[in-house]
This record gives sequence, structure tokens and C-alpha cells, in this order.
Amino acid sequence: MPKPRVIYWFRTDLRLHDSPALKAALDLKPEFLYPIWTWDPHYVYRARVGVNRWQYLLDCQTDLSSSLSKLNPKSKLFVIREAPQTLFPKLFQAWKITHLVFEKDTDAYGRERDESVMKLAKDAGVQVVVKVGRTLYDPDELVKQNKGKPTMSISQVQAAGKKIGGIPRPIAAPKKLPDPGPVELGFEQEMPKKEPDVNAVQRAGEEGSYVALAGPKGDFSVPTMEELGLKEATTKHRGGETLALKALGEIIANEEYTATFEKPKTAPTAFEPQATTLLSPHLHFGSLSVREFYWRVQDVVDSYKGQASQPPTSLTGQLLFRDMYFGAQASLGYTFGQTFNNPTCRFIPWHLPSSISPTSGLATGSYLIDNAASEQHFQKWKHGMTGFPWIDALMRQLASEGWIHHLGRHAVACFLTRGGCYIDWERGAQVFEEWLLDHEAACNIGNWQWLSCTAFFAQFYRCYSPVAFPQKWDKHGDFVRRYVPELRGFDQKYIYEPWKAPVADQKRWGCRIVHVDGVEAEDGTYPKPMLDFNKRREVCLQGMKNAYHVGLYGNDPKVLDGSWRMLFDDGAEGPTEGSKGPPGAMVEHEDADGAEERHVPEPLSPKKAKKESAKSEKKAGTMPAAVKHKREAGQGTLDGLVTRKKKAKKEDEVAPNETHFG
DNA sequence: CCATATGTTGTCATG
DNA sequence: GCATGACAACATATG
Repeated sequence: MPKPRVIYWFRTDLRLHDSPALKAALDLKPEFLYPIWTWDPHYVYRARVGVNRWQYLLDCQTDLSSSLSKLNPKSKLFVIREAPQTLFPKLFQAWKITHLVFEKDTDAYGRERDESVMKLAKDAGVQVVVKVGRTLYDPDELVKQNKGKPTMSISQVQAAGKKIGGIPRPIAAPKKLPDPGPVELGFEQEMPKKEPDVNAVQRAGEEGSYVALAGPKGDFSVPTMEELGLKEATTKHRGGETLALKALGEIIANEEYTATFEKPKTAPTAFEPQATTLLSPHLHFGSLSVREFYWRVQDVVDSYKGQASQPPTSLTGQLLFRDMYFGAQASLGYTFGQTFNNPTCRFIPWHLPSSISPTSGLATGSYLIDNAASEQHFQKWKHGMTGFPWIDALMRQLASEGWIHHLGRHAVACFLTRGGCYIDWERGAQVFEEWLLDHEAACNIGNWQWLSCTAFFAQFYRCYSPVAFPQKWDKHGDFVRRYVPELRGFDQKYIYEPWKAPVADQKRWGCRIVHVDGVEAEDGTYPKPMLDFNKRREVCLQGMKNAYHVGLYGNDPKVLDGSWRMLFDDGAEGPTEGSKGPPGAMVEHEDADGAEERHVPEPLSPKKAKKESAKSEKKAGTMPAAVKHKREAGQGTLDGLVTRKKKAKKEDEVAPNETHFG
């Protein structure tokens, strides 16, 4: 019986402390242990990853590699530049591998990837060992104990968790490491298909991910940003297990903070330092174990003499919410990330709905511009040019630093969706996916559904004001002054609504509030608000009320085939007009003719004619401005619609997930 | 089945 | 400055 030759495959667990999977690998007493990372084209080209998150990943890998080398100078993190689905069969053979060990991943793509790799291992006669360590509980077990249903409330998580039993205590980091064996590859590199490349925007130079299997120097080293052709990172936050453990240690050392932490009472306006732990990016990359975090906190809470806070507002409660979202995602797979065909997500006729591939039933990444004004709102929101300083400061902090406080995320998400723009939550989720350092697909998707009141939360009449809410935390507006420097000179009376300042004062304070068309303003100016918030809040509230009354969920046949339109008044907020639309909100027709036709006004049926006239009467009265020009705008965007369709089709060809529909 | 309380994180006017 | 209720109203948990 030959001694085991083991590959340890790092993915979402870039750490040595508390890794059940790494322990399992070492328990095999291998002759050789190969710690590897596969440079997966899915993340390079298909998933949205901004420069700051790339930098953070490289930080984690560099730190991990150096920790491995400290345990054994011959060892390190071997980065191999090929898709795992094609690499492994060749690697198994070249290195005479007997075992493959990794930590379980329940992300929709991760699960699909791991299933195919496990099949390849089986075919090659390689044993696979999988251990759970990414979450407090195994998400699949959580679902099983929740009657096989996605975990949609914190009490469900608590009840299911109780049935599962205790959360495992952390495992010590290894003290020594076996040698890696010979590392000759002796096989050809399979080049990935680059197009479509959703991360082209992240690059400044030649994309160099796949120059050679073992990298440009042939030494399997961790890539650099320059080598990958990426632009420079802008964030000050850095990754790696060493930093993660140091940060955790500092938090734990403050017993009072740790034991009495209540999330809703932490200030979203605090910066340098921020009011929360900023450990979420470390959790995302696995440079900090969530179970280690849990128990280090729980031990402080247990020994705390005063009144400790309780879940769900306490620190450990935050981790339970994370498990809740993982449970929902584990149960629903790809459809968790979209409205279409999602049984737990309410259907709302948002503006800018996602395009859906007719073959896979999954979101393509493109969207329909049903309304030019909404597209403008979206771009201004994304680039921090809405004219609402609180919103703009948050979006600029997000873009440059990759992190904003949880309540700040609430504010911008509510504003984009149900409390301002009435734009599809999937648009916002995509921006967060690109920019957040701590982007965790399950948590991001779940939180966007929460804030848009499409799942997890339903009290849509609780709406964040971009003026009143920040005032509760930061009367003087220090946060706005930091991230919207144009307004630094403004009196605190006007800091959240600068358009109300007298023109003389605006001049005196060095910034005029002017109408801005695009997402760039002239020096010495700041945009007027892009919408009348109080009016829009009313429009959104009515829209939500109406959509809730209609009561459709994403998997309703009427959503899937497009007949949902019959249930909405033509004048209702959103792309509701016309009785014959595409299936879903959203799905593009196969043929271009069909796609165009659906925006040509239909001859009115008697029933519709009646509605139409009633609407004209309404219009003459108090129809909100945004609704009034909807139709003109919709007609005006036909061109954009068709080009987008082409793009969507192209993306569809390479959709990695075609088998998941139905 | 019902009724009732509760839900991590709203706003505004009023006293 | 701070607590209170109205606003208009949803879903889930619990008895």
C-alpha cells in the first residue's frame, strides 16, 4: 500500500487555523502534501470581481503561502493557472495523487464545480475528502433540519441549529507540514475562453492570468496585480490570515465591546475607525474561521460580568444571519440570486429588470432598459452622483474602499429599490458584487432581497430617508465631508440637503449646486437631487402596496410566461404597460422581431381602452413626474434594447449553468 | 383554526 | 433632548 499523496485544494479557506479539512488532509499522514490553488477562469472572466477584491485575494494567498513555507521551507501555496475542471485529471496523473481534500462549498457555481471535480477524481481512482468549515453549520444540514426548506428567518436557523447540535470548537493550526513531492507538470495548459470578460473594466494592461501553468517564472508563485493586467487597488483594507487573527484578537481584548455589541446601535457614519468589526472580508476569503470567531466571542460573553447582548443583535447573532443566507442559497442554488423562477422571492415590476436566458432560465447579467430616466438614476446611484450627499458619500466609500457599514448598505439599497428609484434589486446586487471586499454571494443576495422587501422582510412602509436617517448619527456631517469633499465647507444645517442652501452661501462655501446631466460634475459644483425624494417615496410605496396585493412570487406561472402584466394597471410604476410582454419580467425572445414588437403599443381592447382613458384623467391631475414620461422614454430606448439583446445572447452561449432550469 | 405578539437597524409630530 | 404614538400595514411565530 503506497503512502498517500494528497492535494489540499484551497478555495474559500485561505487559512491554517481552524481548518477541519486541512486537519483531515494531515490525518492521512501523507508522503507528499501539495497545497494548491487553481486559478479559475470563472472568477477571472465571468464573476464580477473588482480590483480591490483581487488585491485582497492576493494578500490572502501571499500570507498563506508564507505561513506554509514557515512550517516547511519546501512547501508553499502552489498556484496553477487552469480551470479545475480540466486541470485535475492531468494533475492527478502527473503527481500520482491518491487523495484530494477540500472544504465544502455550497455556492451555486462552487457546488457545480465540485461535483464535476469529484466525478473526475472518481474516474481517476482518487479518493475525495470533504469537510465543512465555512459556516457555523453545514448549510445542507440546516436545510434538512428546516423541513427541507430554505432558511428564511433567524428563528428557523436557531431551531434547526438546535436539532443539529453544537457548533464545533476551533482546531489548532498545524505545527508541521509534509513535503510537497515533485512538481513537474509535463502536460499542456488548456487555455480558457476569455469572452465575455465582465472584468475587462478592472484591467489597465495585458491580461496575464494564463501565460503559463506555473506562472511567468514557472515557480507557481502568487500572481501580482501588474502581472494580471489589473488596475491598481484603491482600498486601504488589506487581507491575509495574519492580519485577520490580529484584528480578531484586538476585538476580543475589548470585552465590553465584544459582549455588549448591538448591531442596530452601531453608527454607519463612523469611519477611522468604523463602528463594526470589519472582519467580514476575512470571513469571505476564509482567512478567518467563522467558528473561531464565534467561539472566541462566545467565551468572552460567557465570562462577562455585566449584561451581555443576545442574538440576533449581538456579534454571534450576525454570524447566525450569515448561516441563514447560506441555508437559503444551498437550498435554491442559482435561482436564489434572481427573481425569475425563485419561489421565495416576491415579484415586483421593478425598472431595469434582468434579462433571462430562455434556455437556462437564469439571469444573463444584462438587463432591459425599460425607461431612460431609470437608467440615469441607476448610473448616478452607482457613481455617487445622486445629489443626496448621504447616498453619494456611501457609494463613493464603497467604490474606493470596498466596504461600507451595514446600515449604510441599507440606506443605499432602500433608496435604489423600494424607497426611491424603484429599480430591480438585482442591479444593486451586481454593483455590490463587483465592489465589496466582503462580497459573499449568499449574504449579498439575501440582504438585497431583505432591503427590497422581496424576501426575509416585508415592512416596506419603513423607509430610510437620505436626509433624516444620517442625522440621527452624524449631525455635523463629518462622514459626508470625508467622502464628498465638494461639500466640506457647507454648514451642518444643509449638509444632507445642500440644494436648500441659499445661492450666496453656496458661493461662499465654494460649491454651487447645479443640474448635472451625466455622472461627472464640473469642479466647484455638486448635483441637484436627481429626484424629489418625498414624491418618489409615495410612488414607491403605492407600487409596493399594489405588487404585494397582486401577490406573485418569482416562480409563478404568470411571472414565467409574462402574463403577470394582465394583473397590473398599465400606469402602475415599473415596466407594466402592454398586455403582451416577454415571458417573465424579463426574458428576451429568441428572435429579434419579437423583441422589438413587444414595445410597439398594442391596439387597445375595449377593456384596455377604458383603463387608458381613466389613466389620462389621472395623468391630468397628480400623476408623478417619473410616471408621466415613462412611455416616451420606453420608446426612446429601443436601440439600446436590441444591442443589449445581442450581448445577452452572446453571454448565454457560455452560461455555465444551463442545466439548472426547470 | 384563531388571535396576538413580535420582528436586529423608519419618520414625523407631539408632549 | 427624549419618549411616545400615528402613520398604514406585512409575515411569522406562538399559544
